[in-house]
Amino acid sequence: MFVRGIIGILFAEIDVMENYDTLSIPEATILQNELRKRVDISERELSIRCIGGADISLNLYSSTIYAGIILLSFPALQPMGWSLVKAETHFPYVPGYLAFREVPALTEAWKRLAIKPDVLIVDGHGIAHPRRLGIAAHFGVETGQPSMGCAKKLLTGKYSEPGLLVGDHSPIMAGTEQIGYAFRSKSKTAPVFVSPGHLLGMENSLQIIRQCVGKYRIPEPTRLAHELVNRFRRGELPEGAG
DNA sequence: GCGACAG
DNA sequence: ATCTTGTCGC
Repeated sequence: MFVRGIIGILFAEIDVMENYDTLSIPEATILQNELRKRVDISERELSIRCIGGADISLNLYSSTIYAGIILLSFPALQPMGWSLVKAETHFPYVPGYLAFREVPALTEAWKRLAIKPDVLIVDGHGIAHPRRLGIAAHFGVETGQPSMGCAKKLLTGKYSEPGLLVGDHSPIMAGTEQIGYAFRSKSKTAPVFVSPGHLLGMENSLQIIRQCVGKYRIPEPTRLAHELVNRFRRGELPEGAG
């Protein structure tokens, strides 16, 4: 079983089919620890003209998932494209291993995009993860694209409640290491949790999310991606890109 | 052993 | 994640 482990993981790393479905949790953990070595969250000057939002929708107790990516102009945040993909997943939902369920479908949706966004915001965490490889970081490393995470709940780490006004924020700490920010996207409303995924830094992620806030608690890229995949799941929209 | 636990 | 009406508070 140990042999299968090593070979299986190396295979999974290069397998274009991204067949994560048969990986065990211990194998998935080894793969995460391998991929984390490739994460780059150094700060940089980003010129963003297009930003993307990625999310998944599903029916309870079903192995079918509906993945989607929405493209928005930046900083105007006007819709300029999308990609929708229906797929099957057999990897269970286990906190800390979300990527193994959603990344394959999101990667397929990514490939079908005619235009790639300069930055992709994934619904979930970036490095604010037990092994610093949340779904946004995992997706970024596998696709080689700038990414960051924006989650509604904390997975790991601690933070002190930020001020109550929109824009207020406080660091999410894992011991002495900062792994993200608790960000008040709407006054007197629960904060969202942001963290860099890949090819952009901690401060970059904060500046980006600041410019993605609209009228609601959930930043526009994530909110619109959620709305998009839900309509897709209900059959109100067809699979494809545009 | 106990509590926590993205979507 | 998804299923759902009303209700509390600014």
